[in-house]
Amino acid sequence: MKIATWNINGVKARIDTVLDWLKETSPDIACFQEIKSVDENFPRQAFEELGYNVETHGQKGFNGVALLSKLPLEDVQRGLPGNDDDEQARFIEATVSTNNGAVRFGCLYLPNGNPLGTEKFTYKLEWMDRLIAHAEKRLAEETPFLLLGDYNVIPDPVDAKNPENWFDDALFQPESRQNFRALLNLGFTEAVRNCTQAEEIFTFWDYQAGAWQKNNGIRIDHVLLSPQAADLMNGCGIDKRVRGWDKPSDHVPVWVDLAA
DNA sequence: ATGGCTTTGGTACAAAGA
Repeated sequence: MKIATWNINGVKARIDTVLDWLKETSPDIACFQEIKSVDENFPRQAFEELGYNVETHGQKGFNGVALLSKLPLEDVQRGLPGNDDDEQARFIEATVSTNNGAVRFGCLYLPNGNPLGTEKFTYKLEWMDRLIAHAEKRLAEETPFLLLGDYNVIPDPVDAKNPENWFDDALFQPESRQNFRALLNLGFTEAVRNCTQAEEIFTFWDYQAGAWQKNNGIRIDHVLLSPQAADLMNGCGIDKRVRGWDKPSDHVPVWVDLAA
């Protein structure tokens, strides 16, 4: 079973690109971030025609996450628990029942946090605290569980072409990286670093200043697996070529293959 | 470079993104 995550940067602008990618790669599950659409306007029919069940958690203008799955999506939960005042649509979670048992997965769009010194950075760290608390509960269930999405965190210097350019950025702050490590240290396996030792593995290239042409990228989209999910992992990959397509998102898909 | 592009909302630019 192939399960992928992709920040598509607007479903309305990206629909043709996303459909091309689905037809070409045929993931069993796809987690999308930044759909930038309310639920009513999400083009669910186009995805249903490709055989996907669709669940969304959107809002007007920005943010928003969506789940596509060839298997039925069960026990869908919208929103990250822990703060009833948080109105930003950044988390959706569901379960699929496979021949090899149930797999639960969360699709997340972690706050960017820029600029530093504002409530946006505080919100990022608070959101990460809530993600850690939620993940701790899920891990206690000791079942296959994945957290996939745009984490907006550059974990280590090797995850940026030019790490020095990110010293004053929320994505590479010590607090952001520390919270990401705290999440990992609960017991998750981070897919890509466990599938390859290669350097210059990125998932985002800015639209500006020829970042793609210079391979001036960062690795901020991640797949985390519970021990029970990691035991099922057969492989992983990054669909880098998609960044070179017409009308690309600034992010590319990241996927894992599970024996489920 | 103060985001150098891109998307959205709404129909002129402002906000947001990373």
